Amino acid sequence: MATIKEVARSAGVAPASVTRVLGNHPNVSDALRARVLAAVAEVGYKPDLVAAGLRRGYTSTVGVIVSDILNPMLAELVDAIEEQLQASGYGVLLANSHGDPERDLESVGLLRQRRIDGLILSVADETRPDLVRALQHMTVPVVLVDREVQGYNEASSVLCDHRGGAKSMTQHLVDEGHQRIAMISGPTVAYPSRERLLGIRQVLSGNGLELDEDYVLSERGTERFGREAIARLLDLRIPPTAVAVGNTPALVGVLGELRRRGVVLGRDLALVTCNDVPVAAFHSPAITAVWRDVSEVGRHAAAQLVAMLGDGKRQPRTIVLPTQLRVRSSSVGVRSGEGQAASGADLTATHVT
Amino acid sequence: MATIKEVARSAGVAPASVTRVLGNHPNVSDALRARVLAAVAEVGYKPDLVAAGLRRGYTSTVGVIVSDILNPMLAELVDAIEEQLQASGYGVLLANSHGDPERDLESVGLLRQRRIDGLILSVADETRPDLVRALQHMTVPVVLVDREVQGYNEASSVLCDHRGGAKSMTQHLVDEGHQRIAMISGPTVAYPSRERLLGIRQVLSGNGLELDEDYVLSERGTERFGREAIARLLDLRIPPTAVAVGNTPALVGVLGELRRRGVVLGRDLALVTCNDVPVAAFHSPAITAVWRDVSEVGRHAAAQLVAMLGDGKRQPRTIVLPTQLRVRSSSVGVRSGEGQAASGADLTATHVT
DNA sequence: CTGAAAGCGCTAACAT
DNA sequence: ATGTTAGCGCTTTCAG
Repeated sequence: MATIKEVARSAGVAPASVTRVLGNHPNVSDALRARVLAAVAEVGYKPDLVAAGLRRGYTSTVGVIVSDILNPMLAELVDAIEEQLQASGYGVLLANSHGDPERDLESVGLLRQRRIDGLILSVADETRPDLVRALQHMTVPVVLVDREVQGYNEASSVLCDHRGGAKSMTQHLVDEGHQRIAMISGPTVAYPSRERLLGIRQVLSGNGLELDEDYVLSERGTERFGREAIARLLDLRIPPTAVAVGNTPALVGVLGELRRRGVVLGRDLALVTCNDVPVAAFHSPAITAVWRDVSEVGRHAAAQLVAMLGDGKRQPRTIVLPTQLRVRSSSVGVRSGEGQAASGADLTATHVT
Repeated sequence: MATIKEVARSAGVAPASVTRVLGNHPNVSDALRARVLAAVAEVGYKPDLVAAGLRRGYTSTVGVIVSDILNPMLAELVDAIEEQLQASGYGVLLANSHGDPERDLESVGLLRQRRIDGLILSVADETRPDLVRALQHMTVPVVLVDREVQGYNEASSVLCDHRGGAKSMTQHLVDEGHQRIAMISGPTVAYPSRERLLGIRQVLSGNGLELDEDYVLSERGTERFGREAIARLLDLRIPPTAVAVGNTPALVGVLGELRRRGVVLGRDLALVTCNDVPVAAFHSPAITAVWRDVSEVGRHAAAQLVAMLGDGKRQPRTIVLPTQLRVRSSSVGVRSGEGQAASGADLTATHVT
C-alpha cells in the first residue's frame, strides 16, 4: 500500500498538497493538480480510510445490528440498508446476534469502539434496561428499525404498522366465521409481535370475543418452535380453527408439522402469516399474509441516518410504513362452527368435554 | 468517549501503563494494575480500535463480499462466517454486490482502503481479469468461497462438490427413465453452476445421452428469470421431462409459473433443485434437492482465514465439502417415455413433429 | 497557492 | 516496573 508520503515525494510536492488535490480543494493550481494526479496514478495510491478517519474524527462507517440475518425479512432489510449506505459513501459493519440480547449489547459496545459514525439496529430484546444505557452512551445518531426502546428518545425510528396488519387479518378471520383464533408469535420483547397481539386483541374484543391465553405461544422463531407450537395447539382439547404465524422460521416448522399430520389448509384449518415470504405465497394452498415493503423500510432507515449524519442536530423522527393484507386460499372456507376441531386426519380419538 | 490520556491522568500514571494493564503485559505491579483498572471503570474507558489499528498495523476487521445476501444460501453463509469471526475477535465489514461484478470490484478496493486484515469473498463473476488484478494487489489473506479464480493461487478456498451433487441428481433422473433433462442455471461465470453443468454432461454422456443446448438456460437468478425460463422450456416443441434448477430465487419463479400452468410435479414433470431450501422441502409435492451444509462452509472459510491471520506464511489450502442428494416426490414417477410432453394442463394444441 | 508542523488516540521501543 | 518518546497515515491549521 503506497502512502501519501510516497505520492508526495514522487510528485515533488508536500503531502498536504496531495490531500488538497484529492479532496478537490478550491485553491489548487492546474500544474500541481496534474503532477499529483500523475503520481497518484503511477503508484496506484488510495487513501487509507482508517488513518483519515482518525484524523478527521469520522470513519464513514455505519454499524448495523440485526437479531437474525437468517430471517429473510432481516436479510432483505440489511440488503436495502447496505445498498443505500454504500451509495452514500458509507461502509457497513454488520453485527448479528442470533437472537441473543446479550450479543446485541456487546455489539453496541464493539461498534462504538470501532468509531462508527452512526448505528442502525433491530435488536432481539428492546426491553433490556442495559440496552437503554448502552444507547444513551452512544454519541452518534441511532436509527431503530421496528423497535421501540422505552426511555430512549434520541433515536429516529422506522416502524411498520403491524397492529393495523394484525387487525385486518383478524377481522378477515372473524368475517370468515372464526372465533377460536391462535397466534404463534415471536418474542413480545420486540415491537412487531407486541403490536400484532395488540391488534388481534382489539379486533376480537370489538367483536365480543377474546384471545384465549392458551392460544398464544410466544418464543424466538425457529423451525422447531413452529413445529412444537402448532402441535400443541392442535392437541388442545378445544383447538383453534384459525392460526396466525408471526415469524418466518417458525412458519416453516408449522407447515412441516401440518403436512405430517395431513391437515389441509383452507379446509381443516385457516392459516395466516404476518410475513409475506415466497414459502407462503407459493405454498399449496397459497397462504394469506400480511405484506409490507421491507426494502422500503431499509431504505428509509438508511436515508434517515444519512440525513442525521449530514445535519448534526436534526431532530429524531419516527416514520410508520403501512402493511397490507393479502388474502389467499389458506384462510378461506374453513368450517369454523362450534365443535369443528381442526384435528389432523390421524386424530381419531379426540377428547371433547 | 474517554481517551487513554484521561484514564492515565485520572490514575496518575502514564498512558503506556494503561495500555500495558489492559493488554495484560507480564511486568505490571498489582498496585498499578489496581489503580488503572479503577480509573478505567470510573470513566468507562474503551480503547479506540481505529487508533489502535492504525498504530498496530491491523484492524481486527475482515471484509466479506457476497454477490447477493437475499439469496438464503448466502445469508446462511454470511451468518456462519460472522459468528465464527466474531468469536475470534474480528468485526465483519459486509459488501453486497447484488449480482453486479462491477460492484464486487469496487468493494475489493474499498475494503482494502479500510485496512481489513483479511477478505472472504463469493463474487458474482470469478472470470473477470480485473478481479484477478485487484486480488493480486491485496496484501492480506484471501479466502474464496465456492469460487475458482483462474490465475490467482494466493487464496485459500472452500468449495462444495457441486459436480458430484449434479452427477447423483442426473443419475437419479436417468434411472427414473428421463432422457430430456433441462437445467435452469445461475451464471456460468461462477463455480457452482459451471460444475453442475459439467456433472450433468458427464453423466448424460456416460449414459449415451447428451445435453441439448436448448435445454440450458443460464442467467443471474431472479424470480422473473425462473418464471420465464420454465415457460420457455415448457413451450419448446419437444419439452424436457425433467428440469433441474440451480438457484433459489429462480426456483421461486419456477414454482409459481408451474402452478399457474397447472403442471403437477412428480406426474407431468420431474423437478430437482440444487439448493435444499425450505421452499423446496415443504412444497407439495416435496422437491428433490442436492443438499450441502452451508453453515459448515462458512465456518470453514472463517476458520481458514483466522488460521492464515495467525500464521502469516501459511500455505493456501483448498477444501471441498460434500453434497448429498435428497430424493423426494417431485422427481419420482413421471412418465418420461418418448412423446410424453411435459405440457401444462392448458396446453391443448401441442406441436409434435 | 503551497509547504511545514501539529496532532487524532494509541502502542512499541527505548529509556530509567 | 514504569515513564518518555516517537510515529502509524492522514488532514488541518498556520505561515509564507
